[in-house]
Amino acid sequence: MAKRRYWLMKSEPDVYSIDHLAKEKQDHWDGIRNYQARNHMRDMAVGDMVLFYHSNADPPGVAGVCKVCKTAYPDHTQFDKRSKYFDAKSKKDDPRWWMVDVEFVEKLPEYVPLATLRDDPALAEMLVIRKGMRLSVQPVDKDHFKHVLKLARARTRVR
DNA sequence: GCCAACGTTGGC
DNA sequence: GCCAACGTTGGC
Repeated sequence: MAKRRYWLMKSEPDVYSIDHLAKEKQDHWDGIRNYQARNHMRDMAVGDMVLFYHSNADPPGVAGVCKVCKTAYPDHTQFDKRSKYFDAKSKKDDPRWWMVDVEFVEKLPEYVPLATLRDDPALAEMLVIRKGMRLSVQPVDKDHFKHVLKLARARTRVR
């Protein structure tokens, strides 16, 4: 059994937020149209943990946690002409774009803004805080993952 | 294989 | 709304 891995996935809350996922309990993560991001999704295993990041938000930041519950399979929106994610060059017998299913784990007790991540020396190497890092699906070190959760519980911790 | 033009992401 | 940082496309 492979070791559990950790990831961060970005979503615009206006389109799909942690609250949407909380309501749906489980959903597919469609619309990834970047090869590196796709490759990361294909590397995911059931049980891998994912930081749910709100991009293009005010402020942007980590809003929750979800868990991979189905490994990569073809993203159906690439074959749907009416979808904004339609890709005429993708073939049914050789799909270009893939997606995973995730299940809701929690909405963080406290939202962790990007600026907070940036200010934390423990997260200096974390990919998401790098300037110009547009990658929408990215790996996260276990230590970084745990640290973000710690930040999210900082003020609710019993002292 | 290079690289200019163009499109997109996403913070600010 | 601006624009920097990337990724992709396509001519050569």
